[in-house]
Amino acid sequence: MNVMNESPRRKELTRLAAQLFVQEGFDRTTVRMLAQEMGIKSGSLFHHFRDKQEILAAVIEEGTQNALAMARRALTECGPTAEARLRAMARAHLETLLTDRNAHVVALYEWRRLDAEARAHLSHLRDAYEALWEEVIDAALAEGLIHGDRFLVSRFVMGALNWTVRWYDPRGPRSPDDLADELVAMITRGAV
Amino acid sequence: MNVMNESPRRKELTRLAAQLFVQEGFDRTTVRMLAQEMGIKSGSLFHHFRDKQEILAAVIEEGTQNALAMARRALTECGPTAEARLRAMARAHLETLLTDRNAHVVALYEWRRLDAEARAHLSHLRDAYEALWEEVIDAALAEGLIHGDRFLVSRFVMGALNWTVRWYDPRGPRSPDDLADELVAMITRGAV
DNA sequence: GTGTCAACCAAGCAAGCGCTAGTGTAAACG
DNA sequence: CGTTTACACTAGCGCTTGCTTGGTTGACAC
Repeated sequence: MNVMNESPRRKELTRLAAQLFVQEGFDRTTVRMLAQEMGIKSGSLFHHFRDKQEILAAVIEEGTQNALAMARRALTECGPTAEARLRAMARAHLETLLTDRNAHVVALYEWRRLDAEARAHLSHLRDAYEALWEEVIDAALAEGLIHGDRFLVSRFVMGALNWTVRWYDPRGPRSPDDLADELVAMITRGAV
Repeated sequence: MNVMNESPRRKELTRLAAQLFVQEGFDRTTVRMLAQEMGIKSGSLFHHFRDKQEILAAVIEEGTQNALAMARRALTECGPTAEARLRAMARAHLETLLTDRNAHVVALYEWRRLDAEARAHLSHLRDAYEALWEEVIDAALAEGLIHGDRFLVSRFVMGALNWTVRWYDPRGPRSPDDLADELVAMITRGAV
């Protein structure tokens, strides 16, 4: 039982699990379904993961790590103005939501299924990510780009962005960057 | 088995079920847990509901009906300007989210557990509710109060509002009306 | 050629699941 | 009065669940 490693096999299994968790939900996804999707028998699954919950934690961790990395990279590559940084964060957020869609949907819907230990660990990751947002929003407030309550603005923005997983269709006419730009326009000027 | 009635007993049971569904999630809530919470034995539960799924449908229907009624009332009681109507809708939305919190959390998280029949029925209700929003947002666009894409604006607003169930604490300093006003301010002017 | 080790399998256990069948009872109805 | 109706009970069927156990396989090391 090689529990805590990060073997490529385990990563691939995690990716498959994320897909099933989205399709069926965590509780309705049985270890037998997971095993079948992975091309192994249900017992073999417990060679890679201690229990079913650990699979869930692995899925969420993977998605959150990627989101954090992508946001950090976006902030180093964008311009220095508050608007550029705001736009970069929104674009990065939607890009993650799209490329790691399964993992993020699982994180949004199945967070409460985590046990206390996993939840504590992953909360730190999420807090680090949200801290990036608050920093960028603080700067935008200071520059007078946006107005209002720091706490409320960041919550509203996160809500608007995360809600996209419910309706956004990547095959439609709008690109993720379009969405990000329109959202930034909406809160900075009420203009397009 | 008095399946389709709206007895007060059934309403009370639905309310209790909503609470358990929020605490545990639909799949993890067993009929035995539901029965115990209701002070009856598990078998007796099926006198009031055809099956477990029907309880879920009842919970969501209750919440959606209330939201629809509340929004309609708010629209008749508010002023005629686009801004007044926008604010009224936002306030009504948050008020529902608060008073029927359990039912709405269930609707947001457990929608996919509905069978096809119930989903079709409830989709109509939800569409009726969202039509109210689009109508109000269309008017605000026409009046030049807000700008941008009609579809995107309504999705962003719904996202920001619905996300509140994840973080809003009614015991805190902010009233639901404060939130609604701040959101309207954010999208109409970027101002407080 | 013997030892090690990750990866996997076959078989199954104990617990719990949604739901049904059949019955009892007290109030409401004709 | 007898009948119906609403609501609850007991008992348990048939099945699925997450997970364990004990053992096999094949690649690589020394």
